[in-house]
Amino acid sequence: AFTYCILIHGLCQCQRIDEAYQLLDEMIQKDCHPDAAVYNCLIAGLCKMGKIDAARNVLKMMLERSCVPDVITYTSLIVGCCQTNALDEARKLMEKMKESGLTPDTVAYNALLNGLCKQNRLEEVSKLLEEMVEAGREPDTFSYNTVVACLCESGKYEEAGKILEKMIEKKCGPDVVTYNSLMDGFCKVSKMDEAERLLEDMVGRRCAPTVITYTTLIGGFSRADRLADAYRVMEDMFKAGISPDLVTYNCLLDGLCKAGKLEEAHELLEVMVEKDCAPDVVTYSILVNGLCKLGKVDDARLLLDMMLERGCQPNLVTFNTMIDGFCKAGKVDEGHKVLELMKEVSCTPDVVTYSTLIDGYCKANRMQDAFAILGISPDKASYSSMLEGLCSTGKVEEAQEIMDLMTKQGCPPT
RNA sequence: CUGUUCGUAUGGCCAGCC
Repeated sequence: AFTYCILIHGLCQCQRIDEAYQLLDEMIQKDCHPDAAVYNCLIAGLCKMGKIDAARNVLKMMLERSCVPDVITYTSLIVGCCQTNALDEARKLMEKMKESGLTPDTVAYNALLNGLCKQNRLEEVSKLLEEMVEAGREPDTFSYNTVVACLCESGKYEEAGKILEKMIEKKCGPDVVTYNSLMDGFCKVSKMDEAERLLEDMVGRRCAPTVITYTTLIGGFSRADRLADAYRVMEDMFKAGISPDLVTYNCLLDGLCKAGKLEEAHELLEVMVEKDCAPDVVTYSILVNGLCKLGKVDDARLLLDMMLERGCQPNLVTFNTMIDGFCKAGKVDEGHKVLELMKEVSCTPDVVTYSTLIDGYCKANRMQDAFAILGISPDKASYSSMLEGLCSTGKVEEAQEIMDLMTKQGCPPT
């Protein structure tokens, strides 16, 4: 049974869920009763992939076989709910856990805390922190790190600083994750000097930087179009004995593409391959975007085909990028064809997809076609692209009709 | 043997900066 658990866990880590299911079946057939840990592995794997319904099914299966869910089971499910923004569900699970006589531990609370943070529900965050204290589950370094990351994300640096003080006071870090979050906060607002100063602080405090630390900085410099600095940090990283990973390369690649340095981008790609860092869907999307923005839409389209050939499935972002590329190049029909293609490969379009196309049609003065898209997806993003399109071409009456329509469709203008 | 925190790609609008 141990062996199975290890195997299932391994399979779930590399998203090979089907094989994990097969193993579970095998266990049951061999009369080798799977325990909670085995089910938990599968549930956690599914939850991480956002397949919460499948995870719930495993829970059912578990109950049918009279295997009792534990705190870990619930925590994994909470994570799953949070990932799909189903916070009410997550809260319900927390209650259910308590009802069934289990006491949530700090990890369970942290999972919910993270969900609240991701949605920026700051009042609820502080409430939950209080609840933790009341329940005798003092927030730990994970809890504080979660909150710090959240505060940095929403630009509340003073508050993040306060948490930092509290952490020091409670001897709960700060650790490398705390620093990385703070650093990312500075990078996102282009305060690169402050971000770099944090790196010095870390080293001074004997808090060893990780690949994430360096990648955060490299990403910041790339975004700020400071490629020389990005390369400099990369050098420092090598000197510190840390190897770049796929994300690091993708950050740099994006910087190169956005700066129009396609030659260098291709060179970097070769380096990646040499270093056994196989390009992933993000790498390709970066390249597609780069090609599109430099007016090489047809090359981008070829790259998309190449992905399919190489078995690297383009995702929502790749397709959206491609559609925008065609629209901006004045080839809206080609863009629409990509929409059809994504449906063929069962990639579900989102609000970005539709608003991109609506914008494309409007800018091409093809209002009927734009309306047709709006008909498929009458959401806020689509409406605002449509309104923008109508207003910028002086069709104010039509715009007002749209506003009425929005109210009727239960999507009132804001 | 299993669960929690940090880094990468896409549209429009608005704000800010030059």
